Amino acid sequence: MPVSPLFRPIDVAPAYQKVAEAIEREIVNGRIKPGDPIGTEHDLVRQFGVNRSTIREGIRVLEEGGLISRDSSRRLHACLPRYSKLASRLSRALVLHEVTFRELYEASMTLEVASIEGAVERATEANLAELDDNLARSEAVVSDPAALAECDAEFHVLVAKASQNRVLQLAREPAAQLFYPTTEMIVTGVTEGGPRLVAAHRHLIDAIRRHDREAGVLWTRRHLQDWRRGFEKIASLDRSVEHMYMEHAQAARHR
Amino acid sequence: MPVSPLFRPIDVAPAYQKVAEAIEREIVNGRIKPGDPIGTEHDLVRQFGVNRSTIREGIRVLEEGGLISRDSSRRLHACLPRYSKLASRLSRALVLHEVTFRELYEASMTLEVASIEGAVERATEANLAELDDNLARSEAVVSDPAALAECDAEFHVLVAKASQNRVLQLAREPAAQLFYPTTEMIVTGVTEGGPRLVAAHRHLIDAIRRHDREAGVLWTRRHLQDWRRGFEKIASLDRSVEHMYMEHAQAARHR
DNA sequence: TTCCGTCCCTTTGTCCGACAAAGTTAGAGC
DNA sequence: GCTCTAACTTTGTCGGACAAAGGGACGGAA
Repeated sequence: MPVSPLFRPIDVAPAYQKVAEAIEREIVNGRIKPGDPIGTEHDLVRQFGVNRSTIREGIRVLEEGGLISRDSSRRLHACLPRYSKLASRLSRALVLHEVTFRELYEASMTLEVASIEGAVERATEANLAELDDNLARSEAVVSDPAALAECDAEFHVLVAKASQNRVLQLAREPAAQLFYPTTEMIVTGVTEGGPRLVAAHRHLIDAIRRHDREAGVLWTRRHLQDWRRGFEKIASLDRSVEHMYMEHAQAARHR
Repeated sequence: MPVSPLFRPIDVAPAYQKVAEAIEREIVNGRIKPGDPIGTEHDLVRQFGVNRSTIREGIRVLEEGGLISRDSSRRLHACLPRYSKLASRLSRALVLHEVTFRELYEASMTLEVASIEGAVERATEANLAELDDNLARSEAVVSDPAALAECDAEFHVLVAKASQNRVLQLAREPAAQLFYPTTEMIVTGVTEGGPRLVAAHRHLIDAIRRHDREAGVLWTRRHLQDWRRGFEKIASLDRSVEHMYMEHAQAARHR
């Protein structure tokens, strides 16, 4: 009969997973720093003592996870996972889970308000300069819905960046990516949409510059409510996010 | 001399990426539904006309992305990306970006408050039953820091679930996963930590049941402030999230 | 000496074929 | 009808192979 636990459960996993985990460990705990080369596939074959096919499968896993990538000459090196790529994965998941625009709207209201509060408190001159630049470009394309929608998406990324809170930055991104395609549709359909959008941005920049939290929150709410009113003219908030949005997300990811 | 654009840029990508993209497209636009079988590797070899090694590399990409997985008999089928797995990726990214606990705290304050507001408004009887069950289990392990920390993490997942907002659920997860390991440390170090934590949970459930938004927000804030006070006894809020937390995240992912 | 082009080597992406282990299916035997 | 076994399938891994593209070294021209 079994006495004391003499054996521990053995870790049974395919070799390619172990390869991926081993490299991931080294990156995550900092022994391999972002930018460091990983070595060639042949190097890894020698180090791990497995076949090159096995190594390559492990590499694919890490590549998709954003932990390693290949530079211009296709050499492997560790890298910092890009927020936008990770957010794309999340957006994709939200679409597959068929979340509704109502959920999107409610979550964004929270996240964008938190972003502006952080920005009002901590935006730097560099942040403001970026926002000013974005505003100028927005004004130039106010009658081009597609370009304006892109500017709008960028604007809110910049606000989140100005909050100096990267957790917030990352948390708001997936929902924002799903908003983006609708903005274009709304601005196209609502005559006053473009100018109102740009005006809201102007007020937001102003609030950030004056460290006026009240105004920042107020205009963020208005801005989102504008989106909502515009959206409800073309569809119900309870409609699930359509699959077509994925095409936008995919196009963006490959850009 | 070139006249009108006669040719479009050709899509040059490795075959394994194209395989992955082709399957991803079918899943995302709904032609393959979650749960549907993908077919054997040999099937895919025939359909795509490439080598099995190439197919396998493509499969690894999709597997890591959470779009497909293998069932008990290792057969491939499409599936809904799991939030917790995606959140692990994000947590890992946050660690690598060396975010501080201050960022984590600030973002969580926003996200957890939003969760409780949603829960107060929309929690179902089933949600409350789950929360009650969690509370009972928490009370049973109040003096076991590791078990209590696990219960705490689950509690907040349940609150987010009760908000019926999946975007919020997903957005709060990465930060929450990084909180989790600290809870154990804090409860271990602070004598009153365990009982206070359980008491807060009790008040939160109560607030949800009575649809008392004020109380819900209040106790969520207190609960987080308790965490903060406890944390500041052992480290500075401005310390970056340590690499050691990844071990927790990884262990959780493989469970 | 510096710049440039060529040749060679390395690396990646892909292919082919093979085999053991584990799971599945079909059929024999009761 | 049920069980047990023997094929058959499928996955994970291996070894080797080759074309294309990039990098580096080498030598020649300005």
